[in-house]
Amino acid sequence: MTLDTIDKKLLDLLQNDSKQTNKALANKLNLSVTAVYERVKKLENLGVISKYVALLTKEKADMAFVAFCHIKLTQHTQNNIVEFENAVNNLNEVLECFHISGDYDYLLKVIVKDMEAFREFMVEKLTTINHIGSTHSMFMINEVKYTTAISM
Amino acid sequence: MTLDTIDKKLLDLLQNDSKQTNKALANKLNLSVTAVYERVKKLENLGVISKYVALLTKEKADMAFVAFCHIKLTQHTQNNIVEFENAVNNLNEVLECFHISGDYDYLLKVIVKDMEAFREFMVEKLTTINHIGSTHSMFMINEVKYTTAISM
DNA sequence: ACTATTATCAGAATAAAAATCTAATTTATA
DNA sequence: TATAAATTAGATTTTTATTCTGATAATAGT
Repeated sequence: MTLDTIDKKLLDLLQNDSKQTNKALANKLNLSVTAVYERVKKLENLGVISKYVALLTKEKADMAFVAFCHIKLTQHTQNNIVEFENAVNNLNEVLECFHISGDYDYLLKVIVKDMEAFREFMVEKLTTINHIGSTHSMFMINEVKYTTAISM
Repeated sequence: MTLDTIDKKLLDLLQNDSKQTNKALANKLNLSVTAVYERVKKLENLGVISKYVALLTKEKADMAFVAFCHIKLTQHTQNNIVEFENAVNNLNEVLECFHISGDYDYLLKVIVKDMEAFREFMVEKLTTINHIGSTHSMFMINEVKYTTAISM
């Protein structure tokens, strides 16, 4: 599996607007509609494209409070890790969770309505998860950049 | 502008799969195709839905090295902030950048091919930006959760 | 170098979905 | 309660996706 220049351009276009027609894509790539269609299908079947989604405007959805939570576990046993990660996966407020290097074990991105909702999330959801040693939260003051598009 | 329960369910569906047809959505929501169509158009026009995009599988795109960079500015003048934020916006490797509370000023999410590409990014791009005081990088060991779907 | 095999592509035809229109029904409002 | 506004359903039209056929280009093997 190797992506050529056209594939990369196509992925770039689709990562920024997946609703444009194959005809529009064909024009931008100097290809026929069928050629575009088949390349897209190929990229979908290979799993390079994982899904198509609608992105929302946080403020318009009244969910504009963003926090980043660093989390340290008490002990790094296999069991603790699995239990913690499962629990996090079930929290709708957590959009991203990464196991990372450094002083803390995990970094979470949390989105809620406001500070009160965040307090509730912390007290009633996050800190009720087992094996959490300590947490450290940072609040978003401003979103400077947000994109889902990976450029190759 | 106020979103009812049906709008929220619709947004939830579209945030997870924007390629499903209005007929499929209509079935899930117990509505007619036209009703779905008009609600979607309303949500687009209101700006609740900002865009439709394709999401990629990092590994399949050979861009699976993820780093989080904390950055402190030398001074927080209006000018420094604007210049820094503009520079960051032009870096393709930076997918997310947030001005945050806490010890550091900014948190960046960076995606590149591998550690060597990250070194190159740091030396040739990030640290050439003016007004940066100090940086602190953490590397992703494992992606536990990643979604773009905000649940209301 | 030549042939067989595979990839990719273009254009036409068909199927499916989106978009529009009309009218009915529901909901909110005076 | 009457009126206006918003939401909905079903039919129709338009656009797009998908399939099909065949041609062309790239690749591998002898």
